[in-house]
Amino acid sequence: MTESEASFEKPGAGKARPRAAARTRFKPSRLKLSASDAKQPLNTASLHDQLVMRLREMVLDGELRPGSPLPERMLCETFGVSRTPLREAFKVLASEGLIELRPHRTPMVMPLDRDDIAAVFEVVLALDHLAAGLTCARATAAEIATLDAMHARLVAHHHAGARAEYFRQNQQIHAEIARLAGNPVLLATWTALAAKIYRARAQANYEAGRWDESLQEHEGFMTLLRSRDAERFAAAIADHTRRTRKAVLAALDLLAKQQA
Amino acid sequence: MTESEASFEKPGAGKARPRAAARTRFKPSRLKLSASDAKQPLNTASLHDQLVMRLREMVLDGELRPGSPLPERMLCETFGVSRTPLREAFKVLASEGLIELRPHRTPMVMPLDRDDIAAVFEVVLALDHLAAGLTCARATAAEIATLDAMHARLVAHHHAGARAEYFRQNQQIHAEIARLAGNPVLLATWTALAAKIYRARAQANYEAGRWDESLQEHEGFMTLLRSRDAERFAAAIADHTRRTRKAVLAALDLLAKQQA
DNA sequence: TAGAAGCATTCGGTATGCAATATAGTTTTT
DNA sequence: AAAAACTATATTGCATACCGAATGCTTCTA
Repeated sequence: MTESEASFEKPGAGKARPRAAARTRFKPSRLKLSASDAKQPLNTASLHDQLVMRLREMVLDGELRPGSPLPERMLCETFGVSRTPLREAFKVLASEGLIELRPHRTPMVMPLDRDDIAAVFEVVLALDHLAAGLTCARATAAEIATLDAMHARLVAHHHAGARAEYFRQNQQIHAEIARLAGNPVLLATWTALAAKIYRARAQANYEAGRWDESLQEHEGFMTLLRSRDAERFAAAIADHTRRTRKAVLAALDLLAKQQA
Repeated sequence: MTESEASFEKPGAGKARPRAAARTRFKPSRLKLSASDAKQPLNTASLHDQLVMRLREMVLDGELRPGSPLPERMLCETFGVSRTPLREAFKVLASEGLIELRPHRTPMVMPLDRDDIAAVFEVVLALDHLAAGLTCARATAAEIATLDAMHARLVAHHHAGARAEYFRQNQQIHAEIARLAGNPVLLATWTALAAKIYRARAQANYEAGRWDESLQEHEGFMTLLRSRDAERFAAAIADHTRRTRKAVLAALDLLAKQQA
């Protein structure tokens, strides 16, 4: 099966006698569980929750491209679900700013807007700075060791020229720094905003020099974290984010020119 | 009518022939439009959108108290709507952290958690600091004059001993400072978090001395803003928020003791 | 030929019925 | 008397049908 044709496990599937299938305009295309899935415990998340997670992932990694339409009935057929859980999922994703709902119009994936990304960066800068200071103060030695291990993997990806894995690992390191700040509200806020940046980066490639610089910056701020220099660590993280912002906005500008 | 028995204008109400009322377990209690409402243009927001705004407001101002249950059918009867728009509204409010949904259980208003409020303050501090710096740099003279006028109203409320109005005006001044930063992402993020603080303050009264201090602090930072001293203005705003945090958390602690 | 009016189609918004789940109360067993 | 098993009830999750809004196409009129 293709990625987008995910199988959604109905709560209680396989237990009671299923409802008689009604005649519909769209042929349901629910997929069978694979052998490995069948052995796992039933998925207890509601359909609506599963759809939120799946659609969010598809928007973030660019599988659903900015501006593309999301017709309800078509997606119902794709996912093998009814409109109710899909519509509920749409409402949540719209609240998160990932899709755009218009009255009596086909929903669509929220377009990428350069000014919006710039505004997001402005806020993420402040949150990165705050997180860095808190992480320096609160992370245990073991947690810093975990970050070191993640950094080592980043270096390995760089040496291997594995750009996609490097990009992902990079993101995970920053997420871990935010997590180690020990503030769930900060983490949730940061994560939501970082997701928008992640989307922008998925659309726009920036030049090769940047990822060399990026690795050096990571080396630098990891040293500062190990020595618990909170002020300089926070400043280094903020500077790193500024440089990333410059690269991402430049790449978006280039992309806009290419599409004009 | 009471506040909670809001009338929801059905899209297209008054146009086509209405659907025959189905027999239901709950007697619908839709309210008639008042004479003044009838003269206004039809409300085109969907039922679901109206419900989101109404329920959010009821949670934030304490009309729906933390921890209280939100049975679907009862609220459907209260608002005169069906379950579909209400459930969609619930999903959005859960996403905003204002209500808590549990599988196959009655939803409830998200309880107030002291640690959560403390975490929110930690983030709002950073956002206030960022907003203050940007507002100092970006606000026009006219916009600062508007803030001055709002400050004058704050002083008037204080002199009149009108505590509720003072509290509301205080909140509006801080919201305006966030708005004048000129970053919609910052404003949206700040607003969502400030709403949680607003909820906490609605539950907990803090001592009389604090609002005297608060007014003095407002006097101080307005002076710094007028003179465009960004660094000191930002520091003063952050300090003001720290003191507010101290008072709110102390009041929540006292409330917890009283309820134990 | 251009603009207006009417009609058909598509698709989103909402209402409602049925199945599933969790819990409380009752009965049976130890 | 206490624990386990069973049953009933209340309520949510989801599927489906119906209605209304918006748009595109066709026809009519000036």
